[in-house]
Amino acid sequence: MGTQPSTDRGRLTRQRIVAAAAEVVAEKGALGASLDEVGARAPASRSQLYHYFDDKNDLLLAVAEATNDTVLDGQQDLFDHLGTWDGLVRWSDALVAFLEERGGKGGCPIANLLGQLGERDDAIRAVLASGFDRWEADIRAGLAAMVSSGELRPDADVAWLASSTLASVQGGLVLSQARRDPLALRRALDGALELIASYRPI
Amino acid sequence: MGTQPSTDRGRLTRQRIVAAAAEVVAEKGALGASLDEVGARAPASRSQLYHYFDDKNDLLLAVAEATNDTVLDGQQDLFDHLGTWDGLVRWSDALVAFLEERGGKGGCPIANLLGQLGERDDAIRAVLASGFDRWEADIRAGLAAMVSSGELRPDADVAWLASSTLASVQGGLVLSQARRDPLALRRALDGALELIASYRPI
DNA sequence: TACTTACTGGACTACACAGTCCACTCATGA
DNA sequence: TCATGAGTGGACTGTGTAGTCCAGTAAGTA
Repeated sequence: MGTQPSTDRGRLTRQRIVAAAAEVVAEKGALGASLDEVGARAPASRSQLYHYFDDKNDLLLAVAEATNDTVLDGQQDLFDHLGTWDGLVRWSDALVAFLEERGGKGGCPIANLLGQLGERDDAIRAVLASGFDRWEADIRAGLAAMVSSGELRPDADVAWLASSTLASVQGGLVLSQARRDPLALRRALDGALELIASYRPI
Repeated sequence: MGTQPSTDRGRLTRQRIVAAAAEVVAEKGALGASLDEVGARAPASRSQLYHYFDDKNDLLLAVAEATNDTVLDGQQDLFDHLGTWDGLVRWSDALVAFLEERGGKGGCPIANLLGQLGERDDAIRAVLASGFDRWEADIRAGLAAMVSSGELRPDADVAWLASSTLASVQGGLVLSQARRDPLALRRALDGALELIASYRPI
């Protein structure tokens, strides 16, 4: 769990280390990221790292939490408008546009961490799962709002649709990452949208 | 690219090394898999490894190819019947059953390798992408057969549906891996199936 | 000023790992 | 029987890395 810093300076240092670690992990992978490089980037000395974190795993756990926040906070504005059909379309367009910017590279940071650490460390897996849970809950809330407002029929199973939509996003990102081409994400999202659209009133 | 062994004994040794490496990689991850452990598992000595492969990366490339084959050959019987609605349903049930057996652990081996190595080595990324391509082509062939036989309407865009369906599979596997629960895969597949079903003749 | 606690710097250790090296085996063929 | 060369065994090297250690500093308190 690492030490809880009791001063502001400490808190900032800890935060700086996590941010640097997240960058290095994104570039080199979780196992390829060395503490030396994290320290150099932060910048922070060896003993600062071990002052704020028990060991590398503990640091990676903090990185996982920070990754959840980065991914979800980055979409917050879009999540806020998921309660209308137009908002849903804008969200999907934004995801594709985001991937296009990066040339198909990278995929979803949460999924990447999961693939690298999920089977090795159960605490980290649980953290990343909670990230997906929050993401899915935001989608579900949007769909539920559309049911309430009558944009979707009451028989729409929002839990199922939200789960299936997030799966389309994740799968689309995986395929696009493999092919360095956002087309797969576009198609996956179009599939998810068309499924949701089939629950619009006639 | 490593040496092409000219004897049967050599070929078998090479194959044994790849199989052992694939096991170790599945357990410890691509970077966590040490050549010592691969050698111990094969069994094969240090110099055998470097006789058949240029370096660790070259070995991992062979593992990626073998992983493609394992995943796709394992589904071949199911792929062969993807040309009917019943076959499609059986395929999706088999995927969920397979994941249930493993308690939600593991996810898709191709996607796992991609997450670990895709951004680090472009040759490996390309190999894994070709695995997804083959997978998607098999689904597309099945859907096309359903269009031909009249089980799907002619206006069904099979390229889009195949891509979107594979994305649902991959995304469902990611979410299920995170949650250690096959429900997400079940929901994702139900979404994909319902989308396809919407193109059945009325 | 003296004392205490929180925090910091960076040298140091132990080790695991990729990759090298060379002597050896053993089948094949003259 | 010897020569050849593909294939093999495993000790060895250098390096990068996680984790330890302790002396030092800054800031707060008596």
